[in-house]
Amino acid sequence: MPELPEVETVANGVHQRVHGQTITSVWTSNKPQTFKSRPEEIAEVLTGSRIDRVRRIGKTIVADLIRHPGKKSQPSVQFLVHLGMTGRLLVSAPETEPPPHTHAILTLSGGKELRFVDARRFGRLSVSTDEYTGPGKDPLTISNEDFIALFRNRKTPIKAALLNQSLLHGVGNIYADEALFRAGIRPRRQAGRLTRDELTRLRTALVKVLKHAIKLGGSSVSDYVDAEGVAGFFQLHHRVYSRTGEPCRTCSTPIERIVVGGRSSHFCPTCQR
DNA sequence: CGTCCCACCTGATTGC
DNA sequence: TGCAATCAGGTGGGAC
Repeated sequence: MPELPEVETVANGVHQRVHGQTITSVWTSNKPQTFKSRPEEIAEVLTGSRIDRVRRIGKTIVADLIRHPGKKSQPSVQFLVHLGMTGRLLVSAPETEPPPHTHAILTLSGGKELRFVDARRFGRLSVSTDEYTGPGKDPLTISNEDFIALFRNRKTPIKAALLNQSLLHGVGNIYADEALFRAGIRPRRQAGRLTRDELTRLRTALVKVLKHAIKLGGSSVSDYVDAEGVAGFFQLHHRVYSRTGEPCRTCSTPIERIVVGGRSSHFCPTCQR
């Protein structure tokens, strides 16, 4: 599912429903690649911990845990959830049958369950004692100067640079295409050759499109849903993503699809230079 | 180190 | 209808 707006929607939804609750038991599936930390360690750390806060860092959902509620001087522990392509984090009633591909179930003191479901198993669960900061800069808070500096001397196409999580974390294929359209920049342009003006336009467009998408609960392309299983609506505002051959909403030129950095990229050959 | 490309998975859709 | 090929919101590792 998940780029920055979808992950933010899920993290906020989960936070609202579970913060302050204690995890009373943990079940994990037998699919080892889902667990970046050993499943036994995850169960050990989570069981008995209280969920203090759930938030987004990059594309990762981070839950701050209070390990032994009541005791003093807590070592800080975090539960990290990366949704991969098809991961879902759902708050469900225990009597609801867990869907296929459920890989973890956390039973909560409030009576609900927090479930991780992931058909393709590109998602990852882990626990960490070092404060997670993510690989790159957050596109919503980076300054314009720092944004421009990220791309200096890069030979790679701007589309690939936007997807590079060690530069900016949170941008994925949909919002990279949508931001490039709104900035009027073709996906194959060499990142290091974009002008300050173009990069300024790009950052403005990116922030705008991400914030708008967050407001609408993200984009539901095939099966993305938030913590309660509700779809997002930003897909109705896509100007280029997945619109190959359809008329540009600005100039009616058919939208083209090319492959850049191994990912499909959609653009308007008239509006984007 | 920067860049490119593939492997990792299942499921939906497309095409023959 | 059936079956094979293709594609999908992401990343991590190896090759160069």
